[in-house]
Amino acid sequence: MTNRELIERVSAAAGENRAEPRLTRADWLDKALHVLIENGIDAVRITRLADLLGVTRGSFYWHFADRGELLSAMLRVWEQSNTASVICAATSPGTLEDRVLALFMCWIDPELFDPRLDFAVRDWARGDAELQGIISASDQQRMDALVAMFAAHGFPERQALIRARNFYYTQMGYYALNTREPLSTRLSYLSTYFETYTDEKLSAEAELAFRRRIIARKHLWGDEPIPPC
Amino acid sequence: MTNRELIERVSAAAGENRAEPRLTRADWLDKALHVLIENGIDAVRITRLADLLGVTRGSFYWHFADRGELLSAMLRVWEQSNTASVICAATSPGTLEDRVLALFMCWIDPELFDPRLDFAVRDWARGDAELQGIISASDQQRMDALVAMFAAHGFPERQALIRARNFYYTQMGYYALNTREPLSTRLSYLSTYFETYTDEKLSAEAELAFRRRIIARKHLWGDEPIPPC
DNA sequence: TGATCACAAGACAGATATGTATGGACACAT
DNA sequence: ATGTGTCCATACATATCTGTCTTGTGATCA
Repeated sequence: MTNRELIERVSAAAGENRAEPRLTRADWLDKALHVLIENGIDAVRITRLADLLGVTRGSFYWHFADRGELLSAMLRVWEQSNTASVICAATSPGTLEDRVLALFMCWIDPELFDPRLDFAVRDWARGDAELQGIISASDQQRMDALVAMFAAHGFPERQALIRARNFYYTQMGYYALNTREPLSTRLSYLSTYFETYTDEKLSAEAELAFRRRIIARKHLWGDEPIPPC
Repeated sequence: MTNRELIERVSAAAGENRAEPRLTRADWLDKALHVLIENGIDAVRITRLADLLGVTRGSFYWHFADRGELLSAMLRVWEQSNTASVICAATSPGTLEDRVLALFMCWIDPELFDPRLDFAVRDWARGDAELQGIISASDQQRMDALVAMFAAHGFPERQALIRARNFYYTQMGYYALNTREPLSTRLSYLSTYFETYTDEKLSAEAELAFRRRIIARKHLWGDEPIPPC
């Protein structure tokens, strides 16, 4: 039995997620994004990632030319996840109610929109004008989609703009404060926020369907209690 | 003539802000806060500050025991500036209109509330549970003051809470997106936002007085054009 | 079974950080 | 004029991170 086999057996026996025998570029990228989210861009050090992955830095330089290439790749991941989710929800087929609820789902489901990644990238841009430009462009795309959504459902232009801003800014503010509320609390505000943003009542059927979708994704909220329908 | 005198004369002749002959603890602190705001906490390095201040690190260790003492002092400055301004505005004497306008002034005047410092500190707290707790406590104090403000002017508790959240979250979201709007644009939204948050009309006199106060502080906005009354 | 590819280890040089220890320059009071 | 205290420079030891280069290991395919 080789040394490596032994280590893997021991790891498996200990119930650990047995490490892949070899790492891919994606493994480094995932870990880097994780560290970015948890500790900020300045903590994304090759040495640290190598330690976390249980290899030496020699591996890194096989997958990436240098640290800059890693950072570029990280930014591309961000560009093609969060913004896409928001635009997708805002332009989804259906009524205004459907769309707004799709956006609410974005705000709740970290697989659709990861606020920690979003803010980690914003922080990363501090003092980097080029990166700030990229982020502003994404924000503009998101806002445009939201304004178009309100406008498409009858709100005059200025109204649509203000509603979109209220909708988006409030949510970003919520994230910025790192608010930690139980899911049940957030769901209890659902209809109130819906009415605030749309001036319409949230139909009982739509709210029920929304809660059903939440339950269907219950794995996303760990051991948090899911409020019943 | 000593060497130092010579250097100072040359500096003065060159029109530079003649550096203080000796630095104080406050000089280090100011520079550290500046770097925090511009480049994040990980850029607050003693070596870098010394370079920026034109001295060697030997000076630093006379004023501070170590880097940790500097960071603590920075945090104390934050705790006693931004939060105090918000609470001061929310509890200022007068009508709801007076108070809301005082808060609007906070959002506009960086000497009252510095959003870049606020967000730099929030970023700093990433991955630091203790610091996150301190920030959450400040947020709670601010929110409490805002809720009390709306409650004191007749809104029932739940209404007051939702209005305070909308008010505060929207503004934090605005800052989070690093929005860069001319002052005139922001002022043009003034009455709309006032009406959204209070359900009252903004009186012409109050708006006029607000714009007068803006003009009185025109030095704060550099060469930005100040809209006329 | 041996060559090759994919991936990782390890050593090296250089940059940048931290904190300590010591001595120098200047201001001010005696 | 002479200390004394304040503030800063310099040298030293140590740590962390970066990127390059050379070598090693295991799987795969001829």
